[in-house]
Amino acid sequence: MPPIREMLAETGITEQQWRVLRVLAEYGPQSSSTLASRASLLFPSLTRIAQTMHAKGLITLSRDEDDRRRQMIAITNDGQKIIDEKADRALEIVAEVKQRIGEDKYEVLLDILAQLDPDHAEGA
Amino acid sequence: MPPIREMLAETGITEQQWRVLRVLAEYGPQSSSTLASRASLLFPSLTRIAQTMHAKGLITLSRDEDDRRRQMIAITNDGQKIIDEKADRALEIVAEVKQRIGEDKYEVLLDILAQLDPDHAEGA
DNA sequence: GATATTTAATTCACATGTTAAATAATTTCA
DNA sequence: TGAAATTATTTAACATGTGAATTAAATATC
Repeated sequence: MPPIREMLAETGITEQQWRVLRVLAEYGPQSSSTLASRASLLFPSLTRIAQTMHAKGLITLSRDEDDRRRQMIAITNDGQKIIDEKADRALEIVAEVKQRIGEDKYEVLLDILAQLDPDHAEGA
Repeated sequence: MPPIREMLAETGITEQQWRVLRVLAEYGPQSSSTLASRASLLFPSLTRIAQTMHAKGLITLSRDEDDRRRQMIAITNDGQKIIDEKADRALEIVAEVKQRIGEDKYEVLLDILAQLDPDHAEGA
């Protein structure tokens, strides 16, 4: 999404990394698989993205004590800072797109998307 | 699109390469830039894809005599064969998706897509 | 309790997306 | 005409998509 990319340009993160931060900020620490699903990313993609984001200091990685296969991921202060700084603007952009499409068509669009791929459906 | 990828699996080509073949079959030989636009591909992507497809013997490459900067691209018999073998099935898949979404919603969807990105709008 | 199976992640290999920089041929114009 | 600007394409560098193979930990089962 061009306007989102534009918004993120100065932060140096991608749209996918932005989604990862949003999910972590919303749901708290979670396993790789849960995070991948919530951020609409394939597992192998998330693995790579997590490595990049860890190197950037945006997330922390640790192993679940009860099940050491599980990779637990959490947001750092630096990661949260990006969310805090850009959340408002992101909402604006979504509102703009929604308005440009029109309320009615937007509803239909969400409906179609949910129908084509139920797993990606938003809670809204 | 999963069902299209499934259809193409045995041919060894990707969805993007399928789009390139379809455009070449429909419009005939054309320049890289025209082809990229019609196939909804970024120019650098098309350059790489064309190299791959040329190596596979699916397209031919030549320079425009009037303007040697222009890369002209045409489909080969092997490329056309893939189109001939899969065109019917592709139409079926599109029809299935259309039916699954529903005529009305499908119309709205095309409308939204055209509105969000006029350049990608289909002639239909 | 040791082996087989399953599960969670990771790694690989190849393909495309994306932006910026570099080339090369053509056109403009002083 | 010859340097400057423009245009068409290519190349480069990095990121994600995708499907298959691999690894490591946990669970099942005999």
